[in-house]
Amino acid sequence: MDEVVAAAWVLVRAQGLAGLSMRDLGEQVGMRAQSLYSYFASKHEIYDAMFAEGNRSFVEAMGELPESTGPDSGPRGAAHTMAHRFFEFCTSDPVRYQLLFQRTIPDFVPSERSYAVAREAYEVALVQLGAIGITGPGVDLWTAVVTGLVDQQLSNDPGGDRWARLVDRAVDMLVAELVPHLPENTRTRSRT
Amino acid sequence: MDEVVAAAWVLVRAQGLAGLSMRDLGEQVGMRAQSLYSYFASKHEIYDAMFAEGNRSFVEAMGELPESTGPDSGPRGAAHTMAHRFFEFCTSDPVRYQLLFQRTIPDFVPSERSYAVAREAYEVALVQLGAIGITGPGVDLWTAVVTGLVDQQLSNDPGGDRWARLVDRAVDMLVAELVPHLPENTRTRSRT
DNA sequence: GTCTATAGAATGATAGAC
DNA sequence: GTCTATCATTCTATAGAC
Repeated sequence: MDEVVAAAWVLVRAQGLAGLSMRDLGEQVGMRAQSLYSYFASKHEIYDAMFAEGNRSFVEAMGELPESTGPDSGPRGAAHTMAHRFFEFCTSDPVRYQLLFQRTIPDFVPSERSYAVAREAYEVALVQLGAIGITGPGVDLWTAVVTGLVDQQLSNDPGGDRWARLVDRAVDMLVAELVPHLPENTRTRSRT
Repeated sequence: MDEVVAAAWVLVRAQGLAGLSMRDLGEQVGMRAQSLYSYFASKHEIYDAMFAEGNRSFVEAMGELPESTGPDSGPRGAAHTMAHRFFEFCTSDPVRYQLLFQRTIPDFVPSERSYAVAREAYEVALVQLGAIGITGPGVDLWTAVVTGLVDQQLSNDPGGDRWARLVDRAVDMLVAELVPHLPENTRTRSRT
């Protein structure tokens, strides 16, 4: 069960999300494709299990917001931490990113059970952004910028760091735009 | 020939980019699937023709940079014009956006001939951004933010305007960050 | 639970008549 | 250039023996 899902991740990372076939998956776990139907009623149920697992990993990766860490405490430091965690989570596993955040598998709709996990993941991000002082449309601007960086990195420089290097600059720009009443001392240090 | 490509766009908008089949395409133009091979040696050649055509449309859509238009002349006005043209170009035809800017068709690699058109399109954008004063890594930050807005709009609010409404704000933010020595009078008017 | 056998439906592409 | 015929492949999924 878990072994099948784990094997599915392996295959999907090698052959692409849409390239997953029951034959290959069976072979990967040492059985016939047909035997997999003892565990999953359909291929979509396997995607669904991966979708839920990916979202659980997301919650884990985003962790707790650091209350105060060194010279970069306060909203700005937390914003950098969030952005880097998200960027790393996405670029470290492009196929997972594709499954969680892009609509790319035809006719795949998450089950209610899995979708609840996705909502919980979104909720975690919302709360963390709220703690920084980012709310409302600011959240949408934040997600657009951060996922935009991820997308460009994955599409146009896979394995490189052409857009990774811009994350800090983008976050500073976002914080300046979105976080109200920023005390002076949180803007002293500038990352490069 | 052109009629086949036009029919392919129709099908692809209805069934998704990957859902294009030679049988359906033949039917759409009133022939058998096999007859299409008189015009195109393979299905990939059809995608390739679409890819080239899409990039030509891109160049056309981006047009000439307005030298000076009304109260919003100067770099900032030009930046808004560029961003809105791009956003409109992408969201008005999501499948075309997918074909041009995302890697989504397995094993499809543009021919050298088509890729040259894509390079030309990128060159047009580069020159326009350069005229605004955006160069180097600033270009990458620009593309990340603008495509990020497009992606979020298409994925999470198709047909709506939740991210479209943020384009002006994002552009102002980018201009402030990326365009050097901005004269005061170009920042007077703020769009909403 | 796993197997064999097989249904059933797509698909891209080729050969050759007309 | 368009057709018929057909190949060859791939895939998900079901039935039923063991």
